[in-house]
Amino acid sequence: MAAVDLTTHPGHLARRLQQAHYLLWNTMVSEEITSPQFAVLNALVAEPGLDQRTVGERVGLDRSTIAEVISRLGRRGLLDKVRDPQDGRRFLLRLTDEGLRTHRKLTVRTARMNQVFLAPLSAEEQSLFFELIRRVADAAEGLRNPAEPAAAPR
Amino acid sequence: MAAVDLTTHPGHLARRLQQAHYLLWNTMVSEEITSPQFAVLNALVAEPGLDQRTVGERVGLDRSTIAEVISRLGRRGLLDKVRDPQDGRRFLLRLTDEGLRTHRKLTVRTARMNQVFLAPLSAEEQSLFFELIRRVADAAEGLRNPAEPAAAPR
DNA sequence: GCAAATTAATCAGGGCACTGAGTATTTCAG
DNA sequence: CTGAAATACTCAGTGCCCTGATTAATTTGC
Repeated sequence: MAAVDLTTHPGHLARRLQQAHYLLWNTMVSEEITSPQFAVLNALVAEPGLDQRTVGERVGLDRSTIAEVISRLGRRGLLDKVRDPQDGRRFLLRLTDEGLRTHRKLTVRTARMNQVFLAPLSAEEQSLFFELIRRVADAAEGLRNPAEPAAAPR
Repeated sequence: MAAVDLTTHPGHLARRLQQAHYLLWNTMVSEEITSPQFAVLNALVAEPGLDQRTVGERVGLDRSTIAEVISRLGRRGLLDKVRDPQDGRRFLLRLTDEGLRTHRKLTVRTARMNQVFLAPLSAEEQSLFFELIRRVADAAEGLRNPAEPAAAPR
């Protein structure tokens, strides 16, 4: 009787959206490489030689998760990991040729998948979809890193 | 050079949205009970005595995941699991008093959290947010269960 | 009535996501 | 220059999420 309607719960919707995406990715893009793994490859195409922590920041993965993802990509021979000679704490990451090839191949398939995924929305609705989700996610992330920009202390 | 902009990738946005939600849930609702666990409690408030598979269907969890979630809720003493006397394959699920209390408590907190989470959007934007996500998720789910309704065979 | 198909649940295995604790290296303060 | 703080990474532990294989019970077809 006191039960709630989950279809008005953003968390529940977000989970369902992600599940739906996961399934489509699996059938249309790759069964080997996951979406987060592709995000890492993509970050290293944009900025080769990044360290692990920074890659994680770029794609939104925490220190533990990025370590696992990178170790899997390393095992598959898609990237190399070398100690930074300037700073012995860091590992510098760089895609192998195989990693670059994989990224190229998946980029094409991902574009196709995104079209199918977003097909139920018109072009304007798609921009709105992106914007609304981004605003909510950004705001929620902001709640964690309490103030740092703006508002100079007097 | 061939790198892609992830902010226009629905999968990436969906993941970030869910992470943001996870974090807020943890701080504003509960560190013990997760959002999927709450969804299960809620389903059993609405329909006491459901079997495991059906609960999973209601909240969007597959057979393996729902088994884990239910076993955790059982360990915490929030629900009971009894063999269906009518059908020996099934387990019938029912909340304990403790489970009902927990559901009541979390319902209030969840409502508060949803307000904070959606605060960056106006009321109209919130409805749009729900509708767009729901349409995309529903369509993607539809791609898995190929046709069954409508289109009567001749 | 009984073998075959179906269904509910479990188990093994891989991957994502977070926290808290621990190690090694670098930077900073005095 | 040296002890303390910060930083990059690793490890252990918990939970969600999926697939494929297995087990037990029920339903269906002949």
